[in-house]
Amino acid sequence: MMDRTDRKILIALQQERQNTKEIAAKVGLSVTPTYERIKKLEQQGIIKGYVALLDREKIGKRVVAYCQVTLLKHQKGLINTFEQEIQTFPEIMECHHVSGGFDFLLKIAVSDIKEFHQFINEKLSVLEGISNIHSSFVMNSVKESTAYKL
Amino acid sequence: MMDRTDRKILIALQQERQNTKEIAAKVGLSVTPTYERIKKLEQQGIIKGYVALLDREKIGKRVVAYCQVTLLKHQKGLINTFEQEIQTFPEIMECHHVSGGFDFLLKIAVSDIKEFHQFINEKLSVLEGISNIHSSFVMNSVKESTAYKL
DNA sequence: GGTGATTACAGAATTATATTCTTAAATGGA
DNA sequence: TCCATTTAAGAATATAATTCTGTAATCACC
Repeated sequence: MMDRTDRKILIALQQERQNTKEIAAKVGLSVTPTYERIKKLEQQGIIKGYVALLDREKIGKRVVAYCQVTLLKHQKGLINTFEQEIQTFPEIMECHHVSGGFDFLLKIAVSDIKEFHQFINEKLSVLEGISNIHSSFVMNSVKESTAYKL
Repeated sequence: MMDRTDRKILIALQQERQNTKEIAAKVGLSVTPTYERIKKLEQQGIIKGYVALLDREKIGKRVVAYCQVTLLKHQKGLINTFEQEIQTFPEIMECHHVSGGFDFLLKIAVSDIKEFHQFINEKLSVLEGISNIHSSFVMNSVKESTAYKL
């Protein structure tokens, strides 16, 4: 299983991908065992992969919104269809099926309000079975991390 | 500025960090110009960094919730204090100041419902100026990406 | 407490990749 | 067209990843 050292490695790698030597120094081991631990975490699928994070503003995505979507009825077929359609829209970064007052929470990133409007009108609201869409625009992302507490 | 090739590079790196040779093959360039383009994108801050993504279940975070937080009043002081406190809680992965029916949208990841309950009661709700907290639990993450459309 | 098996560690050796350097080709105004 | 600037490619070098080998620590079992 996973010990204290593995957790230290994961904490470091969640912050920033670093070379083995740097990680080794942080966890107090030599390069080889550190390397082997990282490989093992990757093989076990605990580390799913490594990705580049981009600066949202610099690539011109000026609008981020969270959309609360309510479906007409909670039929399995309707939900499955919705979930499949969602995958094909690159504007949708995240889609979570949630409990509570609505069914799905979507994270949307687009260039401007015009594109957002188009997306809602021409892509999202035309999907079958949608009852309601309520959008909240992100004015400021106070904290934005991919790291889990370990 | 950024051309078609740079975009291809960013698309690839947002999916998975790859070595220069692989990226070079994908964009149809040799290693050197590809390398220099990646470095330039990093220096410009378009690429903010590279992080490891972990398997949530495998590290034992069984509960993810989105919390809608409403403050008592929209005073700058109150908002600033709230935003600072938020930073110190590792259970909070994201915190967005949003428009609409509530003020902040928080993404919370914890081990179990007990820990969630403790977090809400002992950490979040005790913060000064909080009027209301409404939580939606994630039952299934249909799509979960860090990649922006390019 | 001893003992064999297993696991974890470290340093050297090797391989692969990143980075730099040099030169040539392409591009874009004046 | 010509000069300046940018972009590309291949070779050379530096750095990091990966493998290999031997040693120490750990642990179940006696």
